[in-house]
Amino acid sequence: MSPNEGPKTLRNVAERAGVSVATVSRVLSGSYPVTRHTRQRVLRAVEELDYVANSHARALRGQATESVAFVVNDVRGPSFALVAHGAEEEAARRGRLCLICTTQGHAERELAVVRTMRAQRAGAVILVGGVMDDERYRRRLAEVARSLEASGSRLVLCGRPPIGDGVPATVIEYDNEAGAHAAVSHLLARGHRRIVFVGADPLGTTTATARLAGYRRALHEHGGDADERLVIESDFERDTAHDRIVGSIRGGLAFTAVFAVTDSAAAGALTALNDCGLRVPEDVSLVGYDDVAPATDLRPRLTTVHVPYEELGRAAVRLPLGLREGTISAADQHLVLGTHLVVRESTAPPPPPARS
Amino acid sequence: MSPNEGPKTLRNVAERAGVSVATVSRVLSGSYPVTRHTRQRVLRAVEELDYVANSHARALRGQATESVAFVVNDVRGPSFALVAHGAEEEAARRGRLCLICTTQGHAERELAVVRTMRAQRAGAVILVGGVMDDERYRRRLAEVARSLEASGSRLVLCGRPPIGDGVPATVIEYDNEAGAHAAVSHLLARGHRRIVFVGADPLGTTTATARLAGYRRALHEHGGDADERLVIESDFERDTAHDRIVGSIRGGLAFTAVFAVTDSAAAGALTALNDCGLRVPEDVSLVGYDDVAPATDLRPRLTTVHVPYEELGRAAVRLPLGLREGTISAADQHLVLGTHLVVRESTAPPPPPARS
DNA sequence: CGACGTAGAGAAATCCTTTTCTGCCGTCAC
DNA sequence: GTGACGGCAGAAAAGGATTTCTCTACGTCG
Repeated sequence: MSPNEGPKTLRNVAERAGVSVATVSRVLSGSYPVTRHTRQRVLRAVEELDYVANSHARALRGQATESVAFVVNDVRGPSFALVAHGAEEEAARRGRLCLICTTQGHAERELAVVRTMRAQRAGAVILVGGVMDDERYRRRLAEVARSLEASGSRLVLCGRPPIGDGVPATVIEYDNEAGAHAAVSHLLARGHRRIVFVGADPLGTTTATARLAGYRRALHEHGGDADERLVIESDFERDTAHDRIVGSIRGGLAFTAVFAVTDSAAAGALTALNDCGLRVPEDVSLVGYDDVAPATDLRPRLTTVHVPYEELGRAAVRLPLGLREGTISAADQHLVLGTHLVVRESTAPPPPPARS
Repeated sequence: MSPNEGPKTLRNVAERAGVSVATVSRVLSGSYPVTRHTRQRVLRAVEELDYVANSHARALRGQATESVAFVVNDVRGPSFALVAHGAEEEAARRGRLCLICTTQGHAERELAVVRTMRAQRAGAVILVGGVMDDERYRRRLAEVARSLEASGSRLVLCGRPPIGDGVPATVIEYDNEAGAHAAVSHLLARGHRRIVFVGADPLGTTTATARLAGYRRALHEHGGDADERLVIESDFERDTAHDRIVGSIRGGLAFTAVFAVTDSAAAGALTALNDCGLRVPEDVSLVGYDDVAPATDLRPRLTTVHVPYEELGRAAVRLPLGLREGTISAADQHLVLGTHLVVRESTAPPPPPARS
């Protein structure tokens, strides 16, 4: 009805209630003594004008709760979605807003995004996921961490190793290497000897490197070293893994088990095996990594390494905010969460050696 | 090295460069004439102090680009993730920040979140997903729409029907009913007659209602009406659908095809059918809805209705911002995107009638 | 040589809220 | 009856950036 032009301000409310802006502010903050009569008049004016305080002005004055910025490669990835959920949940619990940005894996864009977040005076800037383990990039990141710290913000690395001593950053990791070790040990215990690792990354993404290291350690502890022909390069995507596995089988590679670097890659591997007439787990056992959506949709359901992604997200908010509030010490800003193997139906003992 | 306490301000830069704050601002905005010499001095000071403008102060002055708020039930849902990705992409393309909030389906929390977004002066507030089709809720939402409009913001309903004429809101829908109609028509054309619909919602979620309506219309156009025993109540989740299907089969329900309200429900239905010794598609055909991650992970791969979720997200940002910029008219603030059936391997003609 | 015009830079107002700092008035005690 | 004190509310400053207004100085033209 009324031609309400633009948002209302404290002044509008004050005029309507016939008091000063200071009084309105005091009524709304609630922490100052105000006469019952005045309070009611103000509250009615607020109601009638449908007033909502401008959070930018409030932030400027230093009173608003800072937001939390969440920088992710791609929201569509199931593991990213889990981390985002955990982070958002924890942020909401504390009354913080959650900003989200995607980088599509571009380091340049990541730096640009962090700059924007610094302008926003976000309480924490959370970088999620593994990256190229590149020396130059690490140096730039260390610089970013210091910039953020100087701006009163905090850099959080989530699911990614620390960048160095003396760099002010909170780090939430999970034990990638141990998870891979457990997965491969499981296959070894069941009697497998020729175990393919699909997902070796020549570019050296931290996640892929750590999982491959776990694979190698398990084999090494078991007495043999890896046959390098069994280590197959691939990214984390299903189609790539599919094509690489098909190619390897066509090339005559012999194996009885596949350990895939991610569940997505495992999904691709499963299709590839089936395409080549191999059954899982009767002919070939299959293990994935992440324990995300595909794992229970596949048939057979996938044996995989569970990663506590939601807890990762929660910790990525809890730790830096706790540091600001003084409830969590600087020494506790590095957290390593455990992983564990979930055994489902995609693993079995190897078939007896064919005799033809 | 230097004990840089707190973030830098324009004044710090101005002092270091030996000019006024106005000059610094002008150099940074770039739209005013400044001497080459002065500009260089200012830029060097900015560089040295690692200055980043406070976006709250900028927003207060009315100069900052508004952010886009994205309110979603649960980021983990694959369709929500797709919409979020589309929206974030479009927002980033326009240099807007993306705020994200989850409501866990609570109407109360949704309203609280919208209030926060109003305080943030977000350019658009995007509500994603279907809701209970409740008259009281719709009235409150209409009120919210008007409040937002008065605050200079815009309510966007994404994947949800309009709430009424005269309510200032942008609506991005997709044709739920037509998609369901296409899916069921496909089954009918293949010769199926007894087609189960799993996912009828007694609470009347808009999405479920529309999909059920498409199911009914297809049957009706084909000459027969639905056998109400074939319409099975369930929510959108896989486990619920699984249990309901198992229960129905145990109860002696006879059918040759299942149309599930979502791909997740279809995943549950597939497991249920397999558990009962029924093969897909030889014994029973199966169709899902959404065309999200599970659809291609399942075996057989799922025939399903494709929904352009990413485009939905992009439009949810494009339309309201276009309205503000004057490039998209108020008449074009209601968009209905098409859906189409994707035929994969989960559908086949029904088996010949058993004669035992 | 003087006057006018213009470019470049500083001073100050503005955006909206919070928070001191003041000031008023009423009450209580001496 | 007067002085002191306390409670409540208004005035004003602060917070950081933008923008209008204003002023100075220089260059050019008559």
